[in-house]
Amino acid sequence: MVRTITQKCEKTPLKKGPWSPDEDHKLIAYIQRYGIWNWSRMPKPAGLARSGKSCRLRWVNYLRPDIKRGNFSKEEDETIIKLQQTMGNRWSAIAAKLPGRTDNEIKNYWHTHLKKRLNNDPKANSAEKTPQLETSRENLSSFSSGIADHEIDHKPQIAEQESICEAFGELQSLWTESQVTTAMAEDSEAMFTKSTAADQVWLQQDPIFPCGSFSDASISDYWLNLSVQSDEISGM
DNA sequence: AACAGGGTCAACCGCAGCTTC
DNA sequence: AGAAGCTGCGGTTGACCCTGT
Repeated sequence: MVRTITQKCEKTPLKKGPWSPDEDHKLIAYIQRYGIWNWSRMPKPAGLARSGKSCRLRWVNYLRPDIKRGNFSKEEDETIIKLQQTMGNRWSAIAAKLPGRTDNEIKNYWHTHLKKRLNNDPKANSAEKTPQLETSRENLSSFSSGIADHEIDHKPQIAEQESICEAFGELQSLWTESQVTTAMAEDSEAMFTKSTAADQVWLQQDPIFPCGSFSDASISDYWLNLSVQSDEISGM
């Protein structure tokens, strides 16, 4: 009747702060192999001293293969403005309308870019109060076009992507020869065998992000693009 | 060259809602 | 029915970077 309390019983202090490439490795590797079955229970078998919440956030906001990184387009700007006016700060709902963008990313982008642009432009403000969105759209377009791409620093993102790319490249050998992987697999299997009846139901279901979907063409493209990008960087 | 201030964004926190037992 | 666990959401924080002086 009483559920097994996993995290509360853990004596190991959970790590916080920025994720290392090694941690990214482990999370990607684990999800690739087992899919997403239970965030709060996967950190341990994945070899991570992180909370399930932290793992979920890292995956959803950064490691997920379908995330579109880079600058927001004018169209995306306009969509965010429009949706924010109609839906308010429901970032997840807004993110659902922008494939490849995360709620966190949109929220940050709103607070750091769009909000200021609107506040600095009375025309945009007046448009915000009326259904006539065209004025603000035009203003936004002019704002957007006024920002040269080269003015935005891509280095951190590229460096991070390069790191993740390296991480993922190494996964190939990881699966075949790594003892870490074996240990992870054993841990997971041990965990599965110890799991409760409820867990068994969980395991019979498709994972939220099934392992097999990594072989999808779009996902392959993602990693291929990262690889190409990495090659370009190293060739510079 | 060194410092201060501002901007950006990844990550954390607290809460609400849902599910399970 | 209610306690406990899990997930997802929005607000906030803090570290890092850039720019101006």
